[in-house]
Amino acid sequence: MTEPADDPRRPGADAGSKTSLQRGIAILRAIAAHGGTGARLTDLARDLGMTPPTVHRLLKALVAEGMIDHDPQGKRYRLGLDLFVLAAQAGSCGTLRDMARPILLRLSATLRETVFLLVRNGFDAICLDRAEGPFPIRSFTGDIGGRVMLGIGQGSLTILAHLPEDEQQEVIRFNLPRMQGMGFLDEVYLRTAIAKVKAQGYSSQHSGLLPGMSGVAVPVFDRQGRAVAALSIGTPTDRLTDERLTVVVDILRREAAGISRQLNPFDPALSRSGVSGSIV
Amino acid sequence: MTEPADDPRRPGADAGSKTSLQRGIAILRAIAAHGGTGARLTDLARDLGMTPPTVHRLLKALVAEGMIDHDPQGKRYRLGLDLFVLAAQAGSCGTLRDMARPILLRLSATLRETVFLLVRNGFDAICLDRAEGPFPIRSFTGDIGGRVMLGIGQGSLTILAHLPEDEQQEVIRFNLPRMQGMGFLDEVYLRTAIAKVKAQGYSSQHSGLLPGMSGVAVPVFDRQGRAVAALSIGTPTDRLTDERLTVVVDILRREAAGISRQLNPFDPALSRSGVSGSIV
DNA sequence: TCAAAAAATTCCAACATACGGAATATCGAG
DNA sequence: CTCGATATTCCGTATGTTGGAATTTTTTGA
Repeated sequence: MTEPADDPRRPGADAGSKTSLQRGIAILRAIAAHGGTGARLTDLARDLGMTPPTVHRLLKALVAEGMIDHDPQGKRYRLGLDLFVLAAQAGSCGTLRDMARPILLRLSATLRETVFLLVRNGFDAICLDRAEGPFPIRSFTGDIGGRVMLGIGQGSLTILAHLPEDEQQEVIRFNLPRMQGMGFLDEVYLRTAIAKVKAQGYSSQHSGLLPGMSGVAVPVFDRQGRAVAALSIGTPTDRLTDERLTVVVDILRREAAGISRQLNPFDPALSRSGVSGSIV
Repeated sequence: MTEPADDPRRPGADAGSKTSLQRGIAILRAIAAHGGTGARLTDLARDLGMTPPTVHRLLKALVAEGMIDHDPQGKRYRLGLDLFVLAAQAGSCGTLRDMARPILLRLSATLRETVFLLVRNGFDAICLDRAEGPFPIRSFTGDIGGRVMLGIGQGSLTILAHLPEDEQQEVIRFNLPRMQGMGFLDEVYLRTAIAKVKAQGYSSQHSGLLPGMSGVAVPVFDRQGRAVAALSIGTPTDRLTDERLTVVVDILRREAAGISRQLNPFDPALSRSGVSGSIV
C-alpha cells in the first residue's frame, strides 16, 4: 500500500497501472506472454507485483467474461475464445484489413509466395494479415498479430524509411537501443538501408533474420500520403532472381497503390456488417 | 442504473456487469458490435446503460492500454491494435489453432476449397481459422472469429451432433428459440439432421445459408473423445458430386484424426514460443 | 501412503477509487 | 452568432477494491 508500485520486475509491465481495468488488462498481457502453456495465479501475482487475492478476483471477472479460460484441474489460466472473437473485429484498421484481404489472397496466388500486410504501431510494426504461398517452404515467422521493431525486416524497414523525417528520427532513437542484442544492426547500417529504400521506393534484401530467406516490400500510403503500412513477401533467397525481383516489385506496387486508393480512413461506407458472419 | 434488462446477447454474459473490469470489457464488446465505423461515447453510454462520465473514464483507461484507438477529431472510438495483438495469441485453443494451421493449408491446397476450423464455445461455434481455396468462387462468410449458433451450418451441426446426449439437449433447448427468425429450422428438422450426421459421422448438405453453396464437415475429437471442433469445407454445390463427396469426407476424416491424435490438451511440450515472432 | 509445503480460494474490515450528478468546455448545425 | 448536442472535467459520496489472515485444495517429498 504505502509502497508506490516501483515496477520492480519484468519489463513490459507499465509502471503506473492504476485502475483495476488496467490491472485486468495487464493480467491478460501477462497471460499472453506466458505462451500456450497457461499461467498460474501465483506466477501472475509475482510477475505483476500484485497480491494473490487481487489477481484471483480479477481473473474471476475475466473468466466470467470469457476473456480467459480456466482449467479447473490444471489451475492454469489461458487467453479465452471471447478475446479471440473480440480481436477478430479489431480495430482501427479493421477496414484496412478487410479491404486488403482479397488483395493478399490474389497476390499469394499470383506470386506463389507468402504475402504479409504490416501496419505501423508506435515504434513497432504489426503483422495484420498474411496469405500463405503454395510452397511448403515458407517462413513461420511473421504470424498474424506478431510484432517487430520498426527497422527489422523488409516490410518494417519500408514503413520506417517512408516516415516523415522527424518521426523517423524519433523511431530510430527509440529503437536503436532496443536493437542491442541483434549485433549486425548499428546506426550507420540502418541509416544506409533506410536511404536506399527511400531512394528505390521499395525494400529488398536477404532478411538476415532467417538464413536463406529474403523479403521484398513496398509501402502503403494513406490518403494523406503517410506510410501507414507495407505489403511484403517472404521467399527463399535463391528463388528471387534480379529479373523476378523487378516483376515482384512491380506487382506489389500496383496492389499497394490499389489499397492506398481505397484507403479512406473516415468513409463510413467502408464499414462492413462487422459482426459475426454465418459459417458455411 | 435501473435495469437495462434484456441484453439478449450471449448466454455466458451476466446482465448485471458488476466490476469495473467487466464494465470495461462490456465497452470493448459494444465497440466491436458497432463495426468498423467506430462508436461514439454517448452511443456506448446509452447501449450499456452507463453514464457518460463512467464510459469516458473507462474509455480513457482502455485507450491508455492501447486496446482502443481514439480519433481525436471524429470523436469515435474503435478497437485498437493491441487488442488485435493480444488475441492473436489467444487462447486456450492457441495450441489447437497453431497445430491445425498447416493441416488447413494442406487441405485447402489438396481439395482446392476453402477450409474452416470451428470450435465449440458454449452454445455457439466459433471459426478459429480458415484457409482459402484457390478459386475465386468462395464464401465470404465464416470469417475468422465469426460466431454461429450450434446447429447452423455443417461444421457447427457436426459438433452439435457429436455432443453427449444431455449437452446436446441443453444446446437445442437454448438455441431453438434463437433460431426463430431463420424460418426453415424447426425442432423436427434439426433433430432429423442431427440423427443423420451422427449416423454418418459427417455432415454434408447445401448450406441453406448461401444459395448455391454446400458444406462438408467432420468432427474433431479431443483425447477424452469429446467433439470439440470441426473441420469443414465450403464449396459451390455443383462442384460437389457424390463421388467427390466420398473423397472429400475421407480426406477430411484422415486429417481430423491427425488433429485428434496431436490434441493433448495438457501437454506443455506443445507450447510455442508464443510471443512476437520476427517478420520477414 | 501419509505428512508437510505450496498454491488456490474465501473472508472481511479498512480504505481507496470508481461512480454519477452537475458544471464546463467543445463541437456542429442553423 | 446562437443554440442544442456531445465530450470532458470536477468532486463528494458510497461502492467496489484491496491485501492480510484464515481456509481449503493440490502438489511435493519421504
